[in-house]
Formats: sequence, C-alpha cells, structure tokens
Amino acid sequence: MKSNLYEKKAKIFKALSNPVRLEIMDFLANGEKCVCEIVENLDYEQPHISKSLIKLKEAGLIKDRKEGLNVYYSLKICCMGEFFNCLNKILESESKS
Amino acid sequence: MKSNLYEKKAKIFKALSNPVRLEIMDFLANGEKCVCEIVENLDYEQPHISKSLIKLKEAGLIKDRKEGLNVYYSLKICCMGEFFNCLNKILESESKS
DNA sequence: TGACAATATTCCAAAAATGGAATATTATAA
DNA sequence: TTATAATATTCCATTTTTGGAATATTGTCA
Repeated sequence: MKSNLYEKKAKIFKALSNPVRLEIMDFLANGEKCVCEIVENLDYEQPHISKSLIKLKEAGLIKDRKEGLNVYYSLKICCMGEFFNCLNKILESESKS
Repeated sequence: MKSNLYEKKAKIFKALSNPVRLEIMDFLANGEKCVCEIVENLDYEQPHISKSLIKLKEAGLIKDRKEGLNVYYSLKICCMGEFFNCLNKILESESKS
C-alpha cells in the first residue's frame, strides 16, 4: 500500500525531472496550447515535444483535447503554481548558501 | 540562463523521483533523524539509505549535522508540505478519473 | 593503540531515460 | 481518392540511474 503510493508519487516527479518537460509545463501555464504552438515557441524537434507531452500526460499532469488535425494540451493540475513557488524558494536558498 | 534554470529545477525533481528517497523525505518530515534511525525504521540497507541521503542533500533538499559518530539529517525546505499536498491532489484526481 | 560502531564510498551489472532520425498515422480539403 | 498538415511512433546508440555487495572511513572509548 504505502510503498505503492511512494512509487506513484515518484512517477510524477520523474515526469517533471527533465528540463524540456519543465519548459513545456511552464509554457502551458499560459493556457491551453496546440502541439504546433509548442513546437513553434520552444526550440525542440516536433517528435521530441510530442514524446515529452505524452510522458507528462501519462503522469497525469496534463490533458489533451483533439480538434481536427490539432491536439490541444493543457495543465490538469490546479496547484502547479504553489509547486513551482516552492521550487523557486529552494533555488533561492541555494544561491544564498 | 533560462534553460539553466529549468535544468536546476529538473535536478530537484530528479532527486524526488525515487520511492526510497520520498520515503526518507516523509520520515524526515517528523523532524531531524540520524542515519541509524532511518535505517532502523525504513526497510533498506544502510548503504542504500546513505546514498539516498547524499542525493537529497546534493539537491539541496536536506541538510546534515554531525555529532560524534552520528550524522543527523533534516529537511532544508519549509514548503515541502505544500509540495506534497499538491501531489496528493494530483493522485486523488487521478483515482477519480 | 586497538576494537568497534556509525556512516560513506566504490564497484558493478542490469534497467531505464535521453534525444536524434526516420517513418507512420490521422484528419481534412480539394 | 490523393495530397498535405499535424501529430505520434519506432528504432537505436548513448548516457544515466538503480540497488546489491564489499569495503573504506571516521570518531569514540577502553
């Protein structure tokens, strides 16, 4: 039971443990975007973006919506802001020490 | 600049992306503990615990304090609670869908 | 000093993540 | 139906992570 829960949590962190995926999360914080917009704005190959999105989706962090040829992704998590504020605090306290 | 920041954040998430290290973080949420207490309470080998602690420390998530033969570890992060509340929300919303 | 307890380190093989390149799928419109 | 745009998938070599086993280091006390 308990160890299973830690594994689930670990998977979420693993999805976030990559700079490209974090950049995508940050971009999606501005609202729903289609894959093409993400590819245009972030400087990575389309298959790389696509794979990253799928990992984030599998982790339950984002959701998708199809509309014709396009697929729109958006954050599924309401508390992502707090999450990243915490991160920033960590990085601040590091830069001091 | 920016990508570097994403890399730093990714490293923090990477440190948290392992069930053993998460269990240690959880245990340390109860307050400062020496390595021996952690080894006694969690069911992993001492070298495994030791390596895990060092990774968490390198990520800036915990700090250590030596006292004689013992080394005491404690959380360095004030907002870990919010962090994990967010995680729980994520897992809840997953179990619903 | 020597023995011992607490912690850290090294070595290693297996598993997983990474990202580039090529290709496949899907939906639309002409 | 065919061409095309948007997105996803597969393949693959390289790098990184993982955790077990053995061993080393460090501090204390007799």
